Amino acid sequence: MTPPSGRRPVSSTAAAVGAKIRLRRQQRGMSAAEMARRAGLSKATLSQLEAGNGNPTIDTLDAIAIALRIPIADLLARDADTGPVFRQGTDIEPGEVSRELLRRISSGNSLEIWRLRIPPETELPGVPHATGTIEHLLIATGHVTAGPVDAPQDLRPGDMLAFAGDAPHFYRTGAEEVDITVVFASPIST
Amino acid sequence: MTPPSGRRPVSSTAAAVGAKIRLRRQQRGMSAAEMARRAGLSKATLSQLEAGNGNPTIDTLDAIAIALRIPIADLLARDADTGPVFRQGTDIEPGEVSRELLRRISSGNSLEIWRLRIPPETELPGVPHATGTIEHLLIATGHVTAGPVDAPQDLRPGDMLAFAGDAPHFYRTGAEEVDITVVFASPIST
DNA sequence: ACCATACGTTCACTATACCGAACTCTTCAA
DNA sequence: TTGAAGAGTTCGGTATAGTGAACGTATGGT
Repeated sequence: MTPPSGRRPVSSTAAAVGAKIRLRRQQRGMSAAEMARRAGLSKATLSQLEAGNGNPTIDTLDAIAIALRIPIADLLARDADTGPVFRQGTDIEPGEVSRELLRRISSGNSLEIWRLRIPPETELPGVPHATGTIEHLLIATGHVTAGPVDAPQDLRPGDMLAFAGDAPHFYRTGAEEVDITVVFASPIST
Repeated sequence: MTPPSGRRPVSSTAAAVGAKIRLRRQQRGMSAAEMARRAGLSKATLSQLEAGNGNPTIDTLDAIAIALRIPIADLLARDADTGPVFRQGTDIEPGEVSRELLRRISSGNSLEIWRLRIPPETELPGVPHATGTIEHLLIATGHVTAGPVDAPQDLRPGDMLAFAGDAPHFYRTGAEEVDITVVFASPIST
């Protein structure tokens, strides 16, 4: 019994990367042969990779990324869904803290958008986040003192504050309810 | 004459990836030995990679990414800056459209946060963005009709709309001035 | 028709990424 | 002091990623 002819098993990410390489190459109107020349790879290697068989090294990916003139991470990032999404603002019980996850994108660096509504005269500890997370506060209505415990800021409508979300932080409201949009940008997906 | 002992040359991206792996692992408080176990790799391989010597395959990177519970593309993307930033809301001329860039993170995937203030009864064409960019509208005050030209939405304070920022889109205000936060998330840097 | 040139794929071989097993160096309990 | 258990690194051996040369097919010029 002869062993199978082609290559060896296929990892799922290999297939995705292969498809993406072929897509990008064809978008640029480049032939596989020409791209192999530009990238300094053999046609054989490229053919195998595009077919989804194989398991490229980062050196190989780097060469391909340069030939395609795209960042190497793009070859591995999954495409974000681009369909329109609409989230209607909800009514809340007055006196209650309201946290609403408006949107989460987990391709590449993960991104979360929250809407936070806090009643008057309330102090709220910030939920600690993964290391490297950056938290952005965008004040819609109300006055609030917020930020890292060692460097808080007084914020008014229209202000923006960005700080490390993994350090201890808090929000404290004044005489009015506040409406804040919080954007978490994280290099780590949790 | 004995050939050199260690591994072979080092590509610059290999060094960057190695450093990032070590950083993330230490952030998680994991030993190299334990991580090797979790990822199903040998300690030897991991040691070489973290030292910046070597040239991992995507299967290897995938195993590492899973063990670290991060997307594989993050191992190749560059880090964002994490310093605290405060941006005070500015006053504007009434009757003028105001565009303010509050924040930009230009790592592998770019993130931009804008504050947009549009006077009453104004129609504003959307600036077209790079392919794959997702645009998020967060309405702070006022009513606005906005979105892709073929599928606009009526938005009120607290609403959120996300759509493909590379397609034609627009904003149209009603009787009052509107204050919008716009978040651009682009998985692809161009 | 014919040859030449280009494309993308499949083959046998070579270079090398990964492995297991040793090693050194700490740490800690007995 | 000694032994055990953990850390991280360095060593051959082996599986396999990448190569060059063949292949079959399509197109264009003479």
